[in-house]
Amino acid sequence: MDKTFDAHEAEHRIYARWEESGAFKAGANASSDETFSIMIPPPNVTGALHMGHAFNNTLQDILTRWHRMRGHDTLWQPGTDHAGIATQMVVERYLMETQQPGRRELGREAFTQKVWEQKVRSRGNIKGQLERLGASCDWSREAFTMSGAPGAPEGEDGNFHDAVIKVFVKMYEDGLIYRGKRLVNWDPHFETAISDLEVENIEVDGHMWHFKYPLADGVTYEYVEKDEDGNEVLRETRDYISIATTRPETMLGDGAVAVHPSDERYAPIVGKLCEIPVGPKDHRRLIPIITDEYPDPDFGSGAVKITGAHDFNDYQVAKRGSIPMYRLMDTKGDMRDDGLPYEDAAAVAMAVAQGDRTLTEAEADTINLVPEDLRGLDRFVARARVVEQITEEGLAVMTRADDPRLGLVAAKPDEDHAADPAPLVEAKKIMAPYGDRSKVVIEPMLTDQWFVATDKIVGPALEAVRNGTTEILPEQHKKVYFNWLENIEPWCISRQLWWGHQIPVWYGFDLTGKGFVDDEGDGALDTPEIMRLLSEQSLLKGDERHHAAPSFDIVSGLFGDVLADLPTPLHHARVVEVANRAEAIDAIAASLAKYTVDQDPTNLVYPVWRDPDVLDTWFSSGLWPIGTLGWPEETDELKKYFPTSVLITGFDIIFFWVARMMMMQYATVGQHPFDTVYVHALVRDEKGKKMSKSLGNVLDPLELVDEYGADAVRFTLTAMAAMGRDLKLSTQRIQGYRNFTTKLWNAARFAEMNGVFDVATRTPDAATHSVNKWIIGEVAKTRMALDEALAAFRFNDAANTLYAFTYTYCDWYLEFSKPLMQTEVADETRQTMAWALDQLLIMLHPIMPFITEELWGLSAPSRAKMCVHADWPTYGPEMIDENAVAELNWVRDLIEKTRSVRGLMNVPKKEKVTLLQLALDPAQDAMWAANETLITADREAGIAGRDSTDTAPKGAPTIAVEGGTFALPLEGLIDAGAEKARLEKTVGKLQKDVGGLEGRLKNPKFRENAGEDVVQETEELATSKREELTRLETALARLSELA
RNA sequence: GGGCGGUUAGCUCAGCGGUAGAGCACUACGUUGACAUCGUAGGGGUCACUGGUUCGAUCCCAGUACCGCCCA
Repeated sequence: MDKTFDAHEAEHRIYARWEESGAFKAGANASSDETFSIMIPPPNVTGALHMGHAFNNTLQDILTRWHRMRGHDTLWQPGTDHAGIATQMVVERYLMETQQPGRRELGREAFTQKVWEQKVRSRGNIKGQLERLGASCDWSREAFTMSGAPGAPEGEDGNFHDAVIKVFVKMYEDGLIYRGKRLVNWDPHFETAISDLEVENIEVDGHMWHFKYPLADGVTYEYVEKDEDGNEVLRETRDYISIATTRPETMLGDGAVAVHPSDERYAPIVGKLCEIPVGPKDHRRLIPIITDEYPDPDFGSGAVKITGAHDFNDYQVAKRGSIPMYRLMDTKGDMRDDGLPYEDAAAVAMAVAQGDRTLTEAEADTINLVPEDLRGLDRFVARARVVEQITEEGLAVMTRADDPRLGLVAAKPDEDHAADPAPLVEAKKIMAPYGDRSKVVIEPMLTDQWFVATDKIVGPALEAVRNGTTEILPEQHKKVYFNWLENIEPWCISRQLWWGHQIPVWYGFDLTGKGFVDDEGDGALDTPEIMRLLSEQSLLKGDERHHAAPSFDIVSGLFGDVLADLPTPLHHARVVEVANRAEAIDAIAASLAKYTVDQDPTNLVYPVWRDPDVLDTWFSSGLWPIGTLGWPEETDELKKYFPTSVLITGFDIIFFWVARMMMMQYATVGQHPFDTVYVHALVRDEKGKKMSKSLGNVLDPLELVDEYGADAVRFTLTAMAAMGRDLKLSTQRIQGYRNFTTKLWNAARFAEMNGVFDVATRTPDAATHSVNKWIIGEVAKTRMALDEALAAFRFNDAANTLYAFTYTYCDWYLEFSKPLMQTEVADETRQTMAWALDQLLIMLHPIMPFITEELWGLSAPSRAKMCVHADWPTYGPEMIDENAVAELNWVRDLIEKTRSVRGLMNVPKKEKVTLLQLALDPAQDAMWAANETLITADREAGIAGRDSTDTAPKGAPTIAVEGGTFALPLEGLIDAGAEKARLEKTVGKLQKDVGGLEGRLKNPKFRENAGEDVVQETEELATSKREELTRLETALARLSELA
């Protein structure tokens, strides 16, 4: 064997052997009915593994390997996520970088093909990276959240798509999915709706502008402000109401000004109209002043402008007060440039404000209230223009130039122009919503979207965690889970993207609707009626019908509900699929026109078009547990491995993913998806900062694996995986555990040098010597502690248990074995060592699979199974020989104390000493006798033997052990003062200990209240400490005589 | 503003009712001896603060201070 383990060389070779032998396949090495299944949280297919993945997958691998070695029927299901928005972004960037035609130029189908190509190219990345880590996934079952989708290339078959579509249709039919026009978070960069979870609220430097909204018709009122005690502090006659806003450009879409009902300042003008101070002077819009509970009288002026189409709070107010919502922007976040001229649009809005007419939501949406000079502008440019225009007109609220609220631009009080008037533009921190992918400001936007009625499916997901069906660890995350689910909002699941599962819904015109009159009442259309149908705009503009189905073939039948009631010949119409609404209009027009000529009803068509949107990625990944197991088919794997055992994931996706999987699995198959959710902490850099590309503090797990080996990286992460707290990763720590692998390697090398690799029987049965009996017991203790730790997901305890045992094995067992190799117990020692090493390798394997597999192969001529399938031990207390334990503990204590004295007294190492035995009880005397070989072989203690004596030489250092006292005959070599100091220190500590213990024992209440075992333990401890104290005090007294 | 968590050795962190621990760092000694990617020994702590519960509190409870994170 070499002196060190060459991880770089070995890892690939070993992984290949595991793979070739099918070691990771579902059910491999199974010898019991017990199953264990774990679903990988699917990484983004175009992504790269970061430290969080390394951590997460290490923990999953540990559990998987552990269960597999225990003979359970084990599945670790791997796969990747299509990650809609993220992947579309990656591919678009790639097309740009490689100077290929862009997304829009390519068109949907060609672009989607490009994404598939990218998927196929990058799929190997994730797999390769997980392999480097040693992840023992069943790669033969690798899944993808979009497998089997239309357009998927060869080799990308599978039925995940079927599962997703089936669930959508079922949930739609059950009323759990609905379509509606709602205010949603709109990402102007990607031009899609996103869910509220994909919005990051970031505090930025912003401004609060204060503007005057003049009252209509020259109305004035007494504006009175009072202090807390009700004393008047301000009274003036005003012809306006003051409004504060951080988003002046949205003023164009205001539908009202709201004040709190209790706000006395504005009571005189509630119900009156005021003017929006922007837009062409001739066509200023008037809006009503209303009351609502929403405005906070103590914030700003207390009056709030209501822009229902561009603010979530305003939306609620507008809904409550039936205030029209006017959308101002297009999908790119630019000011609208469509529809009627401003003058006409404003006239309609005026009529609404004055109560002369009402608008449906859809009608309001068609009205573009952006003045011509602002149409098509970027929203932030428009903001600046609006501010400029209002200020020029003198409708900005003014203050002094040195008003500190102006922030950095405020004049200093001693400057000349400090008293000059200035528009009141407060500089202040505001929370702005940003897209988590696009990093642009999100715009609340009124659009038609699909939603999951989460309130209807959240119940079982909450109940499962409440009643323990699914356990969340660490416990604190339960509260987070409850808190979110108890206040859950509808989930917007439609995305205006191309990469994803296209929503299985088709639309058609609602021909049964208003506007059609059958003149003759004969149930048949004559030519004039058909012509009227064609020209009847309201028919084609009006409501649409839609149906959800897994395919067009099925959906076409569903449109029978529209057609059946139609007069002849329309009910003969054939349902055909067209690309979109515009094509549908053309198709139906052409079809009817043709009919008027040939009167052939068989040529009539009823065109339907499919929803172009795709589903939120999390909708499909929410089905990961059942989808990967072949649902909706009743597969064997589904029966065997579902519900899954454990989900290991980061806290950042509890809402995105965990909560939704809970809801979706219950909504779909009525079962909990996993028994336990283990939420691991965040991996930070060594300074505690979150690793991020922009900070440049990202540790690449693969680089670490290259440098230190996968086992060291894995062991580090495991040792730091204490529940509930973030871990700060430093390379120093990894290096420490790399050194640990070297230690293990050399322990095996020692065994090799001593012929241990060649023993025929590797069992604990041959042990007769106490050293061998002792290590067997230590192995058993380790196995018990390890299993307990792993069963409780206490990964750090598992790692530390193994670490400590490995050092015990090396420092004590291997050292003690050295002299024994020359004695008559050499054979049993080799056998025991071989067994113990095997056990150590087996127990370390889940955490450090590579080096243990390598040593497993090297350390025996031929093995029945690889380490990956080695039999996990089950032995326990029966392997512990208490006498051997007591004996070895005594020997170790003697050796340690001797080493300590020598070290402290700076006794030269070559100086072997014969211990002077002042007193020793028979039990301990026997222990010495039985282990004299070991005691005298310890190089650090340097004990030559023992001589009984009545009195120690003056100034000789004293060693007190259980049952006796020894002295080191070193009076000439050591400094009596130093020895005195050493003894005093130890005595002081013992006195403190004994004092505490005796105080406790003397307290009658302690004896009354404490458990019997505690009392007994305390008594024993007090006795042994007292004895040691007495011995050392005696020694100290003797030393004092000397002085 | 609401919620969650943290404060233990120089650093990073375990422990969580009854001897305060690990790794790294530090100091001294040691290299033909399985391992210098090493060994041996050592120094280093009013377990944030203030109260309470208890025979007993680093641990449980309440409050204070500071630090993080999540949600508005």
